Amino acid sequence: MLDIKLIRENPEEVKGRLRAKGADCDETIDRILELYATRNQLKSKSDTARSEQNKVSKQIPAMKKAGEDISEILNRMNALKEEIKEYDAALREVEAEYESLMLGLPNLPDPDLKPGGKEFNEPLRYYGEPHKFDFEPKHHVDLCTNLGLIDYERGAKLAGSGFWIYTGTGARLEWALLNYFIDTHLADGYELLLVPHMLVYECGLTAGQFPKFEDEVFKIANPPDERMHYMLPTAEAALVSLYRNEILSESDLPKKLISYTPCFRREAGSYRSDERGMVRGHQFNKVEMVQYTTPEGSDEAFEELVTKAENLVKGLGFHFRTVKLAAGDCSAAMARTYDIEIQIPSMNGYKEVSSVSNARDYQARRGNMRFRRKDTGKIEYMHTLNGSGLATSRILPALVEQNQLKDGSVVVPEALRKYLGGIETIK
RNA sequence: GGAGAAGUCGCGUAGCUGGUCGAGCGCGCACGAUUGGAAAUCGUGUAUACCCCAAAAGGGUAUCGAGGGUUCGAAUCCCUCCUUCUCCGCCA
Repeated sequence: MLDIKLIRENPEEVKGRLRAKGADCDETIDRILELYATRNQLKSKSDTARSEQNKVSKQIPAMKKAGEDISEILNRMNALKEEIKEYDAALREVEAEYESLMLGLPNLPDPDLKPGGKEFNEPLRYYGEPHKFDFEPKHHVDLCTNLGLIDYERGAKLAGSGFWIYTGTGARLEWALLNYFIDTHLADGYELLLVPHMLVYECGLTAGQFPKFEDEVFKIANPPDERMHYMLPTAEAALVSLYRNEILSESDLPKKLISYTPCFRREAGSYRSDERGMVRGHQFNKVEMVQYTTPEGSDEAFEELVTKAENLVKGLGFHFRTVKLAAGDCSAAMARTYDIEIQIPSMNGYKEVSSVSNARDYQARRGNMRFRRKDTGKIEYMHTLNGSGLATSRILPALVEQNQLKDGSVVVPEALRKYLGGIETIK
């Protein structure tokens, strides 16, 4: 959610920055300003009426005691009551529209981002060299199937297309990756949280997935219970709601958290022919990093998260590049995002394996997450940041494809061997 | 799933036969006094949001789990929901 004060003071600036994101919100902003003005008028009228109501109501007991006639006052009070009812009804209507429009506005992109979409993304740095083969490399689906690492057919039998089963050494390899990620984060001083995999609506609202992107998640209804749960699409949705409606102390910040969860996504209509295998499934494993910071601490935290994600990729021996996303390619809730991309030989170009974002106070406003300044006692919104650290669904295919030998066996990266009982090559 | 109890200002609690209750007390915390320094003691203060005001000062409104209702007036009465606890049942 954006700051209404900022919108009121600089509507043109806000409009401009949202346009950079490819969102034309000019009319929405105008409508919001209109609604806000109306709201204030109504509020002020309602408040004045209540003020009188409170004042008069205080006199009633004394007058009663003194045996005075209060019927005239009661008439006035009844009129006031009706008046307030009307104002409040109008107010409720205005506020509902206001709220819904405010929740629909995307976050402002940072000013240094290039306006426009994907095509304006800017690679910041490269690490290592692209992997070269002196033979024709196989596709990870074939490698994984041949080596008995993944069972795609039975996965589909259990849950339909877009699901698979890690089997045998494949399961151990998957688990090894997750362990490697988690151990690295723990060494960096992050706290591991194991969170519910089903969340309530408010989590999605806070994270910024709802109300706009409800179609992208799996929902669970349990009539006659009217509440909706949904399968979390990323642990971010859970972690970023931890302190919803709370006020932390400045000394609590920064909070550095990680969580491992499966992630569930509908991915409706987003299949591409080159995404065979596990590049885009309905369920994948991910370790998510989240930080809560002070506003002045969020840039540093952002760099830290990017570096952490890069180090994980480095540690597995991958060549990668770090890309600064253009304003329009950042997701709605985010002010800035860097992607870390690696190569999957069977696919062209670079593929995202981690996405690190700074939401600034956008999610904090939605979830009412604040902290108290130590020296002044003032209350401010926190900043929230998140990044994958990492998802296995792109790492594992890349690993299997890049580390394959001519005979179809796969070399295990050094960093993972201790989790695999010392196995050096999967045959 | 069944039966019952409870949710109050950071924490613990009082209030719950409706008006003087945004709310008492204790603890905690902050500042001050006392002290060579500390402990103890004493004093003062200690929520959030919105609106009015150029700002400060000040004023107004709302908030006693959430939302509705009754009433001139609700922390206090009624309804719905959420959460927690206890007991029973069932099951990991």
